[in-house]
Order: sequence, then structure tokens, then C-alpha cells
Amino acid sequence: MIDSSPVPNRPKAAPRPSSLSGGHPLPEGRDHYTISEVAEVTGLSAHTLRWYERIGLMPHVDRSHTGQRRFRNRDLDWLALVGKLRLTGMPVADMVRYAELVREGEHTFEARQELLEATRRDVRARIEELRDTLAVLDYKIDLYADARRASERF
Amino acid sequence: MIDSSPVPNRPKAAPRPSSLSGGHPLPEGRDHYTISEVAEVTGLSAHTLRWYERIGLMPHVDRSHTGQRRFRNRDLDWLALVGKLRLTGMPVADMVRYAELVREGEHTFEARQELLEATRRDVRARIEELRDTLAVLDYKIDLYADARRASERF
DNA sequence: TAGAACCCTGGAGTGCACTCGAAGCAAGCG
DNA sequence: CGCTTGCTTCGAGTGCACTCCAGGGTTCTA
Repeated sequence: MIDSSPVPNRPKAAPRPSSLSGGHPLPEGRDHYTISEVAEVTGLSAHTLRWYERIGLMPHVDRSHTGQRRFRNRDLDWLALVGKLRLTGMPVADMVRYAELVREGEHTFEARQELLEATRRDVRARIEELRDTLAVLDYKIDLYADARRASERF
Repeated sequence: MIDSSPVPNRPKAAPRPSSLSGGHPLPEGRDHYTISEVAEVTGLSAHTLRWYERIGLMPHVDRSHTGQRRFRNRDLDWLALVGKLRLTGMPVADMVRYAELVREGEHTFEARQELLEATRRDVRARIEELRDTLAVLDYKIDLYADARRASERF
């Protein structure tokens, strides 16, 4: 709900961070998938997947001998992470930056860690904001409940 | 961070839902403010405030004898609520719907309560999502920390 | 009373994140 | 063999939430 129409039919929940290291509920234990299969499991459209690749948000997807994309499990893992980052409201441009760091190799570990820590701070702050908001909603809802109860009684 | 550049310099925190019923830290205890004063305290731009009014998100703002807006404390209270709802990611169109219900009078109490309860459910779900995301971030950050510690040791 | 600073309106423009269309190639099926 | 489905690219279109502009009126300060 946080942005216009995100993840129309997102898979219901990844129970553990283990979804980052294999274990997708997919057709079979293959390690290559067509774009429509990936669209199916990620809830993203094929258009969006191609667009992700175009803007540099995917770390190089394999192609079949006829040029069609063949996504692999590591791509799905990456998309799972991207999905999480997107939930935090991180702009796509920042995710692209992170993807660039990954492409640049291991000497960017520190920068990546800092980026994730900054994101974690944002997420924590956001949760606090939402808790405040929840308090306001509770307060308002109680007001309406009281008002309606009062008007029924008389 | 959740949308592009929201609330650039939002006032730091309303300690209680009491911010919904008076108690604004404003110039003095007046009950009319110019648009730029309201922009100052809400963190919204004057443009945005006029736009809110145009689309029906403000419940009728008073005007001076020359036609300039004179916001009152109840307008600030309303904007505080709108700010909270906006933090939940509620689309502006839904907030407009809520504003319409308010304008329609007391017979919409039930509808308003339902709308707020639906929003509350969304906020709770969102908090859960963010907690999941936090777990993933913790996991990833630990991975980087371990990797960097290991590379230092050898 | 002049000038700066502020406010008005309607409408156009911006940035983000998709989302779709057009034109064409390739594979599987009855 | 034709049909359907799915894939490719590039570029244009969409919806949201602002954000800004032009051209003019108003209010405050020196």
C-alpha cells in the first residue's frame, strides 16, 4: 500500500531469511527459469523484470542460445532482496547503486555494509513512525466508538 | 524516505495524540495563520496546501476580507491527522474520501470508523513486513561483518 | 509612500516507478 | 502449415503526488 500499486500479488511470506539462500517453491529444482516463470514467483511483471535489467538493477542475467533470458536461482535470491529493500521504500536509484557495488567486487564490502546499515536505521525509524500513527488511529477509532455507543444509548 | 521527498523538515514528534486537540508550538496562541506559517509548522509547501484544498482534502479554509487563506487551529489538527495517514501510505484519494465523509456529517461515523479500522489493519501489516525486512537486513549486515572480520584476520 | 515580501489563481511541468504498444523472431502443437 | 504463446527491443504512455510558473493583487516595514 505504500506506493501506488506495488507487487500486485506478492507471494504471501518468506518465513526466514533463508529465502535468500535457496529454497524457492518453484516448478522443479531446476536452475533456469523463463521470464514468465520469474514473474509468477516474484509477483513482478515481465515488463518490470526487463526494466530492472535495463536500469542496472540485475547483476547480469544469462541468455539462451536464441537470446531469451534464463534466470537462475541466484537471480531469484537477488530479486527477493530487492523486494525487501523496495518494501522499505528505498528508491530504485539507491538499489541500483547497491547493485553496482556488488558488481564492483569484494572491495566494496564496507560500502555495502554501510548502505545496509543506513537502510536499517531508516526502517527502524519508519517502524517507530508507524507505531505513533497506530496510536493516533486507536485514539480516533475509540472516539468514534464512544460517540456511536452514546448515540445508541439515548 | 518512503516517498520521494516527503515532509522535508517535519516537526520532530508529537508526543501524544493530544496533538489532535490543540497544543501547537506556534507563534502565539492565535487562531488564524497565513499559509506560510502553516507551511512552516507542517513541513508542507504552500503549493501543497493550496493543492490539498483544491482536491477537497481540506474541510473549507476561512478567507480574509481580501481572499487570503486564514488557517485555524482545527485546520492544523486536520493537517496533523492527514500527515499521519500519509505516513501510512494511504493514497490521497482515500484521504479525500475520508474528508468527504467528515463534510457529510455525523451520520457517516460508522463509515469513518470502518475506514480508520481498515487503515489500522494495513499499518499493522506494514509493521510486520518491515520487521521481516529488518531481519533480512540484520542477516545481510552480519554476513558482511563476518566477511570483513575474516579478511582482516588473515 | 515606496519597495520588499507575501499571497492569489489556473494551468503546466516534474520525477518516480512502472506499464504498455508495436514490430518482429522463435518454439511447440494439431 | 498455420496458430498460439512467448520472447526480443525501443520508445512512448500512465498515475500519483506534488511542484512550479505567469501575471497580478495585498500587506508589512522603513
